[in-house]
Amino acid sequence: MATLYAELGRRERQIMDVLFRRGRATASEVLEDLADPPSYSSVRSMLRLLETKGHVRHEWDGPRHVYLPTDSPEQVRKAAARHVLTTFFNNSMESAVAAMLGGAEKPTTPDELRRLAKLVDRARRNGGRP
Amino acid sequence: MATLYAELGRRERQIMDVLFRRGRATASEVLEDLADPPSYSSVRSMLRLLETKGHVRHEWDGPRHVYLPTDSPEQVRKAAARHVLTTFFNNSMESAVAAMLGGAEKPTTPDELRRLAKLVDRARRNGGRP
DNA sequence: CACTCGATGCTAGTGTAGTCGCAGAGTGCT
DNA sequence: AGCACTCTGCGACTACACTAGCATCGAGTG
Repeated sequence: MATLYAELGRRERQIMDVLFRRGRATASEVLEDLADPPSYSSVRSMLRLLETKGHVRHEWDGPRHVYLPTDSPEQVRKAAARHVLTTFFNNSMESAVAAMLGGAEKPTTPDELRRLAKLVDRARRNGGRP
Repeated sequence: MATLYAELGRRERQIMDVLFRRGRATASEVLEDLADPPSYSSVRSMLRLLETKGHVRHEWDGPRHVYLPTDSPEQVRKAAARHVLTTFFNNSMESAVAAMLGGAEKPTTPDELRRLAKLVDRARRNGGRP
């Protein structure tokens, strides 16, 4: 349940977040996205630890490692959405969307709103499924 | 940035989640909501630690402590929404809402969808704000 | 009162997330 | 070749999240 990653420590989670936001990243890329940056070595150690735990795998990009999350993006997204929905918004999508609309730094674009309306509309005609 | 609570450890975060979901809770209530339950003592220690860090305060309910988050629910909600939006959905509300619709165990109710549509509609007439 | 029950306040211990540094391998340069 | 640079592999230390146990207090009950 919850976010997957519920069992992860602070740094581990931060790193997984970066990895998910970027899709794939080298150690130094992860490092530069970290808010409270540790040393390069530390990041690499964490990455390796996450790999032994099975949350991450790596490919080769020339001479260097490039890391990617192992779990399917779709599953992680659903889990994340569900987690935030239940813990912070009492399972009310309305509240969640309201917070998203109000929490962004820039107002949501008309285009995005149009797509959003379309999506909701389709769900209404589809028994509550997208 | 991020979720607030970005600096928290695993257990600390789990406890904050419980606290937010319930609004207020005693130590034993927190304990029974924990997925991977530690000892009662541990929970109390964590609660006290979180209190010294300023994330939690307590009131008295007869003989026992009842803990509540200190930060305003609204702020935490916005931060959470924003964090999940940027890290998992590339800032696309459409993707996020789709994941919510598809990730819930039960289909979203017609009523909820109606309110949602109304909210989006209002935002469209309001320059992208709720 | 004596006893239990359930709560709190501590202090102390452990595990492991988190940290770092050094050695070695590869590549490209002059 | 030799040097500089950047990467990985690994061993080892540290800090603190996390755990547990014990002393204490207050309320209720026989």
